[in-house]
Amino acid sequence: MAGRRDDQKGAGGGRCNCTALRKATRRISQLYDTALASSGLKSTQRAILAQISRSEPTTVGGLAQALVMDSGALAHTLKPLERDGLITVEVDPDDRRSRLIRLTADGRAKLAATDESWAHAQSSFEAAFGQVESDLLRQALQVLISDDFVSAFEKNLLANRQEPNDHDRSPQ
Amino acid sequence: MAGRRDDQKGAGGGRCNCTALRKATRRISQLYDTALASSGLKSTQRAILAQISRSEPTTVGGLAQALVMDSGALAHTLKPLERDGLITVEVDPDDRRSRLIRLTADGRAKLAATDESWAHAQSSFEAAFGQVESDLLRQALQVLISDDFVSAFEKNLLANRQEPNDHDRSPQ
DNA sequence: ATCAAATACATGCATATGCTTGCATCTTCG
DNA sequence: CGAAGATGCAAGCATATGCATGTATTTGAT
Repeated sequence: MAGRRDDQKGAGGGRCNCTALRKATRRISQLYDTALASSGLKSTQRAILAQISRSEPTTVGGLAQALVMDSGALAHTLKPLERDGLITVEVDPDDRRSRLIRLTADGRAKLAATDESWAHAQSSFEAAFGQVESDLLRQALQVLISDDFVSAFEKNLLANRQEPNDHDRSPQ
Repeated sequence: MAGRRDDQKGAGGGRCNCTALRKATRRISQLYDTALASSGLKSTQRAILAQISRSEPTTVGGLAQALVMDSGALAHTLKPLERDGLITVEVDPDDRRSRLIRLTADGRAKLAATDESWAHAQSSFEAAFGQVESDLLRQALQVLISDDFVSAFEKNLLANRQEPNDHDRSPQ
């Protein structure tokens, strides 16, 4: 028990679920990114291209919802992909407010080119973490992004806001 | 097997562990940020202040390791906090390469002020996701950021890189 | 004491994200 | 048809992050 300033490393340093998620995401993203490095795509970009390929053509809003991100943020993120000719963004003739997003031939090729690297990262993850554990983790994460979870969270948050204590809400 | 294009939404849209983590992190960060909004701190900033308070004084490198982030990135992220007078960053007299990071009185007060909001978010999360499930999730995420996991992942990645197939590595 | 190697950061560059605001485009209702 | 309200984005602003490179220091070996 000598020199101990960094002991919280063992203690996990706090038990905030949000922080725990962010830490894990940083680490895993880095691992996947390293695996994808040679392909020239980041894990985030691959995720976007993959999502587009699964629901092509799609819109900014639809994509944002599928990826659980802000549409404004997504609009920014799409720029590099469009600039690099991996996707096309055009006004939807049926609703000129919307944009139709599609993969270009290059985009499709790029995505295909990353398949193998991605599969390696994914299988490495599952070999290290366990197949069953990986499935359970994804299921848990899936719950977190479900509408039900969000509703329940917000409901609890509101309830708590009223009475920090615990002795029921005054009927008043 | 009717209407098929957007079904992946129900299917989770791909099974990339990295993407699943990112999605969940975005959502949960948003929920925690909303809960912390009134305090003026983002969940990321609170996480940093909290970590500093747990190992004060600390260094850029130590903090980066504890938060599982790049020290360069952390240096950037500390700027706003320093600018707002929540932390101080000074050269370590014992090793002038290092910086000693500390909370200011304001920083400590700000952190304390967010305690209640954070607790509400945290308890709302656990009420919605389940106490046991929450603990298990944090444990799982804890494993993902462990050195053992990273080592195992990289070992598998390297092995895979050699032979995409599965028929063992030649004893050479 | 010196110089090469290792450290600990700081910076610049690029992407990632969220929020707010403003614009263009539907929709709806009278 | 015309105006109010709802939608779908784009752009600006600010923080979050990672990586590569440059700089200041400390260490280690000679």
